[in-house]
Amino acid sequence: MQKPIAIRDVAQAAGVSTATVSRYMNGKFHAMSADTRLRIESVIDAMGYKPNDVARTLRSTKSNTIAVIVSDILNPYSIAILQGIEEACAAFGYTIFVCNSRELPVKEKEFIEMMLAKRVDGFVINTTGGNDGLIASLAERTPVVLVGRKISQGAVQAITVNNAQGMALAVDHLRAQGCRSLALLSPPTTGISPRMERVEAFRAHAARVGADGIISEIQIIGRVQVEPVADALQHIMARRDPRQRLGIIATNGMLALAVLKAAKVLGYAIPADFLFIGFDDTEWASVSYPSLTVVAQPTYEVGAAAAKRLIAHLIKKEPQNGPDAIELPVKLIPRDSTLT
Amino acid sequence: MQKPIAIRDVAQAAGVSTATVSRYMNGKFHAMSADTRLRIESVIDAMGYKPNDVARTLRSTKSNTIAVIVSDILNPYSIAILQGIEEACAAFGYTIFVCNSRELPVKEKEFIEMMLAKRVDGFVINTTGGNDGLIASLAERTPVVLVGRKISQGAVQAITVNNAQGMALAVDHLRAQGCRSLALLSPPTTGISPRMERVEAFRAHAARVGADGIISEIQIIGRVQVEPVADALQHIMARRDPRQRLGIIATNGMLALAVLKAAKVLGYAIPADFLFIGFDDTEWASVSYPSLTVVAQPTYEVGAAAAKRLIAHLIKKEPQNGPDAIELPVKLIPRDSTLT
DNA sequence: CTGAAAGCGCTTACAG
DNA sequence: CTGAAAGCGCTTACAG
Repeated sequence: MQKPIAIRDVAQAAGVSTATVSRYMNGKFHAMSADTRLRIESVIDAMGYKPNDVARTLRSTKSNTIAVIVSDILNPYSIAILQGIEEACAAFGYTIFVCNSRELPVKEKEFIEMMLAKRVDGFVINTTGGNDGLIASLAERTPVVLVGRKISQGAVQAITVNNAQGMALAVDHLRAQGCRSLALLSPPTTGISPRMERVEAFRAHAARVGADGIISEIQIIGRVQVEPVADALQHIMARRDPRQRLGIIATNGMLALAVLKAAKVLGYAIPADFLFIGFDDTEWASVSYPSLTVVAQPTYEVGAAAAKRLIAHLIKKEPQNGPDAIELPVKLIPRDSTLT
Repeated sequence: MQKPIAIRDVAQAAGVSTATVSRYMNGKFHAMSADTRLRIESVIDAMGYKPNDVARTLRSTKSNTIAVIVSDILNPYSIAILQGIEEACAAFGYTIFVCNSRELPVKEKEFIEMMLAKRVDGFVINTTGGNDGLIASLAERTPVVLVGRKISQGAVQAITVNNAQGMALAVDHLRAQGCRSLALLSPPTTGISPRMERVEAFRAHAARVGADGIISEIQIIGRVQVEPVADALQHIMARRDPRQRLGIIATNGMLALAVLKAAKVLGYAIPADFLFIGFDDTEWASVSYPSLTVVAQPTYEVGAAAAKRLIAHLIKKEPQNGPDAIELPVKLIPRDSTLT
């Protein structure tokens, strides 16, 4: 591993000072004669000089690097967000560190500190919901944009989707399809804004329509796996009034997948035994059995918008202009799982 | 954004030199009195000192950072690999840069140079297949481990799967299910070793069994989207001998998904009109219609093995010990799409 | 056991 | 238009 060539080598070969080479590398051509500029250019080409970003960062306190902390990299939702972030960053010359907190606040905290030590220029966080205070204070000294999940304190920028609208669409669709009985399946909501919002919206909607005799219930699924979901399904089916058409909603894509698997295991037919709506328009939603009616979130756009917003701050060096929360719209895509 | 506290501040407060604080930070306690050690410890706790990794890296030429370049971050295959890499890295204190070359050799080259400038300690690459020379020479001066795809030159470490075995399993299964006519769908194979190996294995197998009258054909799909796949399917169906049971194989998960979608659009029933096997046991393979027989690859393990191998090099500083190619086994998971 | 000093590879006022 | 010099925050022989 021979030593890479440094700015000093270029300066020597071109017969100028390192300051001048540095100016060249930073595009400050206006303060430079055409002659030196050309000379430096050809030396660099010949030697294949690439500046050391680490040294640059140390000196300029600008790393062109962004930390992305996702709560669950296995979730297709996270991937879509990641893709949106990655592409926006690549377009502006930013590189991303990817950290997976696996829904563990402790890991999230560790990653934040590690990334701070690496002097990233900013953060995009899909938070576990367990570090609100830390993130709020982080945002006071470093640019931070939250994706998908908001925190309860501080003025931190966040790009989310309209979860209340999404749930309203789902409930209305099920009612329009004749459901008089509704059930909601959600992972634990503690500290996780979209889950709280969705459950809350379901509750509000059920209450509103309670007058016309709709029965509704909410099941919290501790681990998103087939067995607990199967248990919840059985519970719901046992209590249902067979004379009323039942509609079930799962608040995210992984949960929806588990419901399909559990229904298969238990021998329930969808939509014959119950209508079903999931969140997240995953790539497989149209080929599952049955194909899945979903509330589609603009996940890629959420990621891209977050990255662009963060980069705008970094470039303009302007303070975070207020607690700007951007909420993107969602839409319902009807498929066979709610066909009657 | 107040200035973060530096090693100098700690040294001053503790009444020692920065050298001693540095020794403390690097765990060189043996060369330090218990007294100073405790003193430094309490000062660090009190001040909340976190060393600047950028400075450390500049000085020590060790960044604890690894570049991961995947060819398509949208592919669930890449995600599983990424997860394996991420977890192995996190366990050893390494952080990963994630780059998505989108199957473009030009982007891949750019990323390699960018990561080199950031002084990453090593690379894990799922290559586009268009930079074999560059990667071979890169591997001579920096630790590199390839995942999933090998290159044609140089002695670069690679973790792959046994593609010939996978294709053999698929072909044998289809034959056992009574198929006398076989078709293979693959994206363009140029430079991409697993694709070449799979197509080659299919060809070899078809030739071997040609004696007992099997008919086989290979269709290359330029873009993995529904329309081109539908065209290929129609072509295959038009030429098939209706008296012989037909089996179709798709060489990766995204292609398999496109086949299911295309079959749906065209009104073909699986397995009634043809049996079907995909590669990659994606999370949805068991809930698709029909549930999908697949050749499952140990994708997570490929990623984890690559990261561990790379880290072993980095820690031991031992030279890449030979062109070690590790090939993990695959297995066939039979489901409804090949049920007769 | 501990410190002074050099240096990693850059950038940036400052001076001319 | 250009260079000498200081300094970003660490680590590491070297000397004692």
